[in-house]
Amino acid sequence: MKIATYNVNGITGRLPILLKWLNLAKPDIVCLQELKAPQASFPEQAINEAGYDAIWHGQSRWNGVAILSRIGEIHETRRGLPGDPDDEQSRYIEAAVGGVLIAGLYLPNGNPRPGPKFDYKLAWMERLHAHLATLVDLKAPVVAIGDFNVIPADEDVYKPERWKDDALFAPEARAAFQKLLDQGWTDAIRHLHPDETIYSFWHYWRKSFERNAGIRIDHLLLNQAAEKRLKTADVDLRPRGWEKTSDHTPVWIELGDAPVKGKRKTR
DNA sequence: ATGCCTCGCATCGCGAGA
Repeated sequence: MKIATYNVNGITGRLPILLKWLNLAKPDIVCLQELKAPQASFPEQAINEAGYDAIWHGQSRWNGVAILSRIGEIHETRRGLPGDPDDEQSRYIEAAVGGVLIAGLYLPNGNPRPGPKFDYKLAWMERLHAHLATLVDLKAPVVAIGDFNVIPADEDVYKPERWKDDALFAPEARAAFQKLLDQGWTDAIRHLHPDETIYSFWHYWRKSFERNAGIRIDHLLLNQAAEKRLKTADVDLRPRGWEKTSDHTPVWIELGDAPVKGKRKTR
């Protein structure tokens, strides 16, 4: 089972890119972020024609998240992160698909720091921590994936010194991300590629992608049951090189088949 | 120190992204 996360940076303008990539990579489940489109504007028909079911939580102009599946029904379990009834931003959607619980998220950027946006980011991470605490110990595989807007370590940014005051690399944000991992989540990319330089985002300007001046902020976190089935984790660099593309590129994992149920363990 | 590039729209400038 191939599961991917992709910040499309606007589903309307990026639809040809998304469809091309779906056809090429054929992921089974995809979490999308930054739809930047109202609920009614989601291109459901085009997604269906590409072979995918979808649920989504849109919002005019900003944010917006979706879950796509080509392996069967999407059983939505939650939309919106609990903990703040006044939070109207569309940044969290959760569903069971094919025996895996998928938590799709778009964590706030938080710039400029310090300021109210950074405070919102940290508060959102606290809420995420509280909610993921209820999921991490499930017996079923759980994957918490999306654009976390956090650069976890020096190895995840081309020039750490230039990012030290940025909300994506701030000590408080990195500590909050580490606190999430400490609950029992595995960063799939780092688990399988401990020493590789792997980025998932490059600015549009100054030929960042051509120079590989990137950062790694799109993550797939696995609970123990999911980690046991982890076979592959990688970024798909192809879409980032296309015309009129997102500034992010997809990150994906392959999970092996579920263990056969009812099989008695031998001692 | 700042802008760089790109998008959507309460559009022809701005806010947001990261």
